[in-house]
Amino acid sequence: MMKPAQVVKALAALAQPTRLAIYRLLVTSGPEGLAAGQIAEKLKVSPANMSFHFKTLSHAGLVESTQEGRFVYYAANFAVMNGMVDYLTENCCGGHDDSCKAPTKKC
Amino acid sequence: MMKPAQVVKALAALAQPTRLAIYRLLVTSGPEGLAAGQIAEKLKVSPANMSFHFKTLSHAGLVESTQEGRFVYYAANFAVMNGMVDYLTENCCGGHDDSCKAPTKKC
DNA sequence: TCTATTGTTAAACGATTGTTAAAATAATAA
DNA sequence: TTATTATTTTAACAATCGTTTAACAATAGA
Repeated sequence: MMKPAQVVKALAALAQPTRLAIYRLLVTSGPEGLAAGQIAEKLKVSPANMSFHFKTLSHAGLVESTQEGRFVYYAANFAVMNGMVDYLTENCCGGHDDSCKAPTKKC
Repeated sequence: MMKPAQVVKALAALAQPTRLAIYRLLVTSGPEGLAAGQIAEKLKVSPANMSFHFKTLSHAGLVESTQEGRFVYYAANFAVMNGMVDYLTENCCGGHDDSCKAPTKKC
């Protein structure tokens, strides 16, 4: 189970329009990810601003980067999102209510 | 599907240690919820600070309050959390990967 | 009524955040 | 090497956030 501080960090990383858009784009892009420049162009964000937000997402563990030539590819780390969801839903309703269960399958 | 701005608001509401603790307490407490004072005592937070954080959580739709005499009971609104999770996981990996599915059941 | 209890509101303050522009770094190509 | 491309870093700034203190409702009971 994730620690509260790590969950807060992940939630904070996603709690910003540009970063949420970046993350969603990476979630739909799958494990290969996208180059920083592609994302910047698609979302109309300046390179400097992109780097700023990538750092926040990376530090939260939500995305990972791999350099390929001149390009830096970013991809979503699904495990951290799942950990976040697990943390939020754990022991939902005290676990007493059958109609109130945490998610069983995730990305 | 929730709008991005509403998702950002919900994420931001949870992206703070005190508010995350409040919310987790309410998630485990189920539909009846808890009185503001009970939460404040349990989490060792001042009443004024509690009100401040309740307002943020309420405004994000994550909790709902009902007054009973002098007491104000707060309870988690699970639908909003589920909407948030749905938004984050929608079209995961482009929907192409069978080993990569969004949660099917939630609180 | 008067008093205690429960919770909210308002103002002030320091701390953190997001954006921009400019400079710097890293990797490739000519 | 020099130039070009891709991304990061730095510094500056306004804007937002979280905590504290004090004052303010609203209800309940004597």
